[in-house]
Amino acid sequence: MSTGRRLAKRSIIGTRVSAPGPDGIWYSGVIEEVKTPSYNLSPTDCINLTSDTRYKVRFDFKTSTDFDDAPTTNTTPIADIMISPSQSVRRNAMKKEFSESELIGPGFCTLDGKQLLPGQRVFITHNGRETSGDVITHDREKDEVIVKISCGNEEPLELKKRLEETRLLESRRSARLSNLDRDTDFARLADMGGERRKASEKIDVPYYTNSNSRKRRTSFSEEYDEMNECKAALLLMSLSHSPKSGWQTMLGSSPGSSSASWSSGTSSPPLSDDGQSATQLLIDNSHRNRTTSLSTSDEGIVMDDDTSPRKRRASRFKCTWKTCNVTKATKDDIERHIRQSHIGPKKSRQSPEEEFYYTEIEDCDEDDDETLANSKAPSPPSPTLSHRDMARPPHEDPEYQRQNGFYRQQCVIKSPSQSNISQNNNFQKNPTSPLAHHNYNTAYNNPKTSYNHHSSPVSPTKHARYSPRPSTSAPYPSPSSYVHHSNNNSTQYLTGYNTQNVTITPSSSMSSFNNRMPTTIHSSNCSPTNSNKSPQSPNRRPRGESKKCRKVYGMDRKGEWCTQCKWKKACSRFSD
DNA sequence: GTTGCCGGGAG
DNA sequence: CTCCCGGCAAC
Ligand SMILES: [Zn+2]
Repeated sequence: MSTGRRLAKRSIIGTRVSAPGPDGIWYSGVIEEVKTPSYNLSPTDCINLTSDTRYKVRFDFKTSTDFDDAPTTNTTPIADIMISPSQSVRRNAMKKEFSESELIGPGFCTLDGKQLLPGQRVFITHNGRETSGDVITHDREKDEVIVKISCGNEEPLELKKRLEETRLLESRRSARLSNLDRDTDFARLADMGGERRKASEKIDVPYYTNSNSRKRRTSFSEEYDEMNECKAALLLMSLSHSPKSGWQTMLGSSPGSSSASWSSGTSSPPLSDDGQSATQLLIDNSHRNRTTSLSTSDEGIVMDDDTSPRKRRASRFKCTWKTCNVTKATKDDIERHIRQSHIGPKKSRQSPEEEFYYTEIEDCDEDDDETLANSKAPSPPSPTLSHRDMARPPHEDPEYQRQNGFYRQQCVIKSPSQSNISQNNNFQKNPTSPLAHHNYNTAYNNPKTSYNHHSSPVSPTKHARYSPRPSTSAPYPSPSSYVHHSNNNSTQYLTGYNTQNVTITPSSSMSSFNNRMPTTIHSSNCSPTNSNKSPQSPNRRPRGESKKCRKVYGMDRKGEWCTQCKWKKACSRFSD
């Protein structure tokens, strides 16, 4: 977009900072308002700050308690309506004003010389990765901070760091990760279970926006509004259906968390905790046999059910036990199967855990349906996947594809009958097109040029990964009609339902897909009329008619954008 | 002016 | 890889 339109002007509003809580622990938040005495105001909302300036910080996570004893005054819990504890937690976003000197963060104070209290959530770089941890002790004299981190699936580690090696704010983090973090938190909030690990107190310090290495920052934090959080919570719920998730033991769910009070000494707010690692693990496990990974999917988290009972239409139940792919027609059957084959008869409890080991799938065995891409209405059949494909079809998920080893797609057709498809479309194109390097382009360019790029699984990916191509009207060679010769008789071609993925598959590997696609390969499938539109711009995708994240959520809620949008790539959530 | 997103670059 | 952003085309 236009240069110079980013948020630089927004000044420090939106800057992530850490502010002291009543317990002496720093909590992350976002500057939401800057109050400078009027005589100091500058015309551009840009800084003209003095020591009088007060910064209203909105803490990332909300509590139900006030900052009464905090050094400064004036808290603004937003809403006190009582609902479930967990909700109340979320609703009570904390805001509080601070002066410059009280804040730590870019443009404010540094951690330097500060004393960290036990329980302080910090971020350190461990193994080249930013990791969050909790301070165990901080010896100022020795400049020694003992930080406990729990990375990955290993048990917590205690590391000795110097103060300068610790950060209160996360320096860089993908939305995905922060989502995960949040999810974890929700697990707790949702009170998913009883006790669980001895989670140390957690402080959420989500990612931080200003002043990382890259210059301009799109300011803004995500405001975790209710929606968002609900999504996360739901997501979590859905994850719970996965087998082997092991998360029950991993998700910290200290009782305190649901009460959301961080007024109690070191016990920190019920913030997202280190769930990151835990969650990650959980994901790994849960998807192991599903060729899918959540790691790229922040998009598509949509609000709906998930928690609702499995429902509607022809569906089957598929065992998700590690390598077992048994499907059964009924829930009972699958549960029985699970009980017998996996869990063992011993457990005939009233709260059947079998439920965790199967998932409902569509009868056609297509567990991902692109129809969801456009409407959140129908909920995904598979709870396990729900978080991922609700809005984003699997083919858009790089991870998914990668793990598959090939890119498959709903509309893939493998039709041996006609390996030679007339693919010569009307796409005339511009050789100099920047996209020329994209295979399909080339292919189109020269229909007769048999495009032979077998077995290089890589090539289609790059672009594919990032841009869900509009299925309709192909602006430029749409992959929809892309033909791929996997070197011999078996030609594979796919029609992109709404994307691009090129497949390179040995014919054999193709999973069962219903051939609902006729041999005609025309992108038009879901599109209105003719796929042949004047290629408005040979090399650039036409503007999709649908609003993208940016428009939908606005800059203020950038955190809710899909990853692609955040990266200024083709939106994956609202693909056209 | 705003959006969408490609291409390219940093880490 | 992941993340960010310049810059340009489409609105
Ligand atoms: Zn998007």
